[in-house]
Amino acid sequence: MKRTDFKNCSCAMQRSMGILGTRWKPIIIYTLRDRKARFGQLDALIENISRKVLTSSLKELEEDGIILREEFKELPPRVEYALTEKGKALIPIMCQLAKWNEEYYEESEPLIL
Amino acid sequence: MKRTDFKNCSCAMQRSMGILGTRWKPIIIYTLRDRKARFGQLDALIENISRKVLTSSLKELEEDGIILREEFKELPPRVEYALTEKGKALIPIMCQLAKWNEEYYEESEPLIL
DNA sequence: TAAAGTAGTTACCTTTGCGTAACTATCAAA
DNA sequence: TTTGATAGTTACGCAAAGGTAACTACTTTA
Repeated sequence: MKRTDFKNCSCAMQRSMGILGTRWKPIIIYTLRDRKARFGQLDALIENISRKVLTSSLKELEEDGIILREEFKELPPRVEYALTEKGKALIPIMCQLAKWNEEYYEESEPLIL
Repeated sequence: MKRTDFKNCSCAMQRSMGILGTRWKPIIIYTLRDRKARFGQLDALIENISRKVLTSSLKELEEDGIILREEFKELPPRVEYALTEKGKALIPIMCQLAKWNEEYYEESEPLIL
């Protein structure tokens, strides 16, 4: 089952996963929760992401109406990425997902101090 | 970057994605939001999932403390899957993800009637 | 004796996601 | 003329995710 098939499912959860169901996309959205950011900033803000994954994820998120790409005709060129209304509606959900992990982190992976 | 590396990141969102960042896992959790279910029931309830993906996803979700596998020594054998406390804490988040798609579905994919 | 139901496993294969590194284009400044 | 900055793209390849189909083991029922 391809990504596009997920997006046409009868189940709303499956459709959501067609848009968000990868490792990096929710992290990108979470990073844009309180700021616009340029390509290079996202690359720096998100630990360990590669430019290639960033490129393709941003492109797909734009196709799915989650983020907006704004290109400024300046030199050197500047491009800013920001969440759309549809994307902004995900902010509280993404924040809860991060908070969820903080609450249950110690339980599953005991830290040695 | 492997799944296990995500789970040890310093960013809580990245850790969450180490556990949940696939197409099918959130759908499985969502399906268990209001009921326990047996293997065969999950297979029937979740459209288009394969038994193989179901097997491996259930195994990893159990390792990560999200679901509980309860085996009854009956004949024919019965196994029930249910959310743990850690898994139950995800229910409202998963429901919001489904609701989010319902709200924005028409905007992105106009239906022909 | 054969079929049916439960809960998977196994082998094999394809697709997607992701990583690394080198490369492009543009212009300004040194 | 070379360097630097921005914002990517491209080629190559590996590993993980996912799909298909056949098979196992057990017992009850027909």
